[in-house]
Amino acid sequence: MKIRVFIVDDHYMVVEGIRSLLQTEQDIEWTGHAMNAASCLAFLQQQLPDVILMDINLPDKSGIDLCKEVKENYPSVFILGLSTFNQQSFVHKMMDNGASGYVLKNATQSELMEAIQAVAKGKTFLSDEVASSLNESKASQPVVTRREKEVLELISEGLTNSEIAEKLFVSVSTVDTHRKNLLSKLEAKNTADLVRLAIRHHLISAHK
Amino acid sequence: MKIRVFIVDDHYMVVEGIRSLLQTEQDIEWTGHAMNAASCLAFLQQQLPDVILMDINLPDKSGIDLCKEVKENYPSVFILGLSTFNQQSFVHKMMDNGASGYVLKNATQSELMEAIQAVAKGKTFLSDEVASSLNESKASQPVVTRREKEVLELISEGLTNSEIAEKLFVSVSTVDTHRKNLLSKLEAKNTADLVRLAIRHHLISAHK
DNA sequence: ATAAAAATCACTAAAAAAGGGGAGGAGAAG
DNA sequence: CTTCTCCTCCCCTTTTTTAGTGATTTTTAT
Repeated sequence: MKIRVFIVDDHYMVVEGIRSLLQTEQDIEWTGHAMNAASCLAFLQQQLPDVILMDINLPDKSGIDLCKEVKENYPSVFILGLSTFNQQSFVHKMMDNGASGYVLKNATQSELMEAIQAVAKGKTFLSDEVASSLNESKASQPVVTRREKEVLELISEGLTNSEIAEKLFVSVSTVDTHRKNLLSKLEAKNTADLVRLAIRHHLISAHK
Repeated sequence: MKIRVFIVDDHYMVVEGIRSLLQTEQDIEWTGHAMNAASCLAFLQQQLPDVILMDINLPDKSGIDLCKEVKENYPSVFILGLSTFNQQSFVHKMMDNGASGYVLKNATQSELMEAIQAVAKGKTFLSDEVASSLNESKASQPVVTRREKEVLELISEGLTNSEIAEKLFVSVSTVDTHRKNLLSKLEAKNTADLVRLAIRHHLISAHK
């Protein structure tokens, strides 16, 4: 019984590379690929693969959202996250949304095969590199609350405490407290440092 | 006369993908690949390809540095930059260091072939997407001076004006002036906004 | 139900940033 | 030689942030 594999990735070269890697494998059946989330969903209405290799970065929606959507509609399909970088937050979100594993794009053929086979059996698979950095990061990962994150975002957009207070319908003192807690939680020296660290930890994004 | 192509990329899947894309091309000769800068340089001591496809992100050194090094020692080799993202600063630096072109990893087979053939003839090739965003960005790209950038970096690390002044052996007033100019040049509302915009424009990096 | 975590608000004082102005010297480019 | 940019420095005032300490009310989880 072959494992039917489908790929969602907008990088032509990666799709080709995986196809070529899997071509030689006896127990893999290539069912096709999609370059975006929409055509992936369209494909799934026609037929269901056993495993989907899913890139995190897609043009129309994030792999994280797509993962959730696919799992909700087709819980029997196993999803293997695929990405160039090893970002804890992404790995976490993918796994939270039902992915069974996460592989980096610099994986070897054997690592990829191992991952696909594990996932197809319902097991969990993380690249060694991913797994180890996931452990490391647990301690250093700053935990901010919902509200703190909201405030953090507004701070990074250049709003002052009073402007934030107005926007969130709370008093300036409250915003000030959140700000203090953020500074302390991220061990930031001041606002500038806070913004940089927040971006580094992917709590906020520098881009839009 | 076939074009001899060599690839430097640490992503196995991408290497495989390109190999498979080029396999069918008659006038391309695949001379091999390297997964890092060191083995690329080692290879070049043995034989010289016509074109090197070079990833920007390599484990041991950046493609930008490698590009410079290769061009200094083997000026006859043409280099085609390769990257997942379309970042003006990277494109610029690659071209400054002697690259003949820049292609995104979501390029199609025909686009890649077009690029290789153009570059092998000594022409310049940029992906449409890259070229257009390069033009767009010229206007919006904030121009900061050497000194301003130094100050910007220290600000983002959480130093106050007086600490920066001490570090740079200038008066606080000077640092303050630079700061004001930065705020005005980046159209930032305040320091938080400044740091975010600076990271967005790749004037500084959030990571280390 | 109850304990823990999160969100809310307040007061004080010192430090830093922001906003406005002006001004001189060095070096490059015309 | 003049113009222009960059780097340098200073004044003033107002706004904002930072730091410290303390407290009440919701929410959330067990």
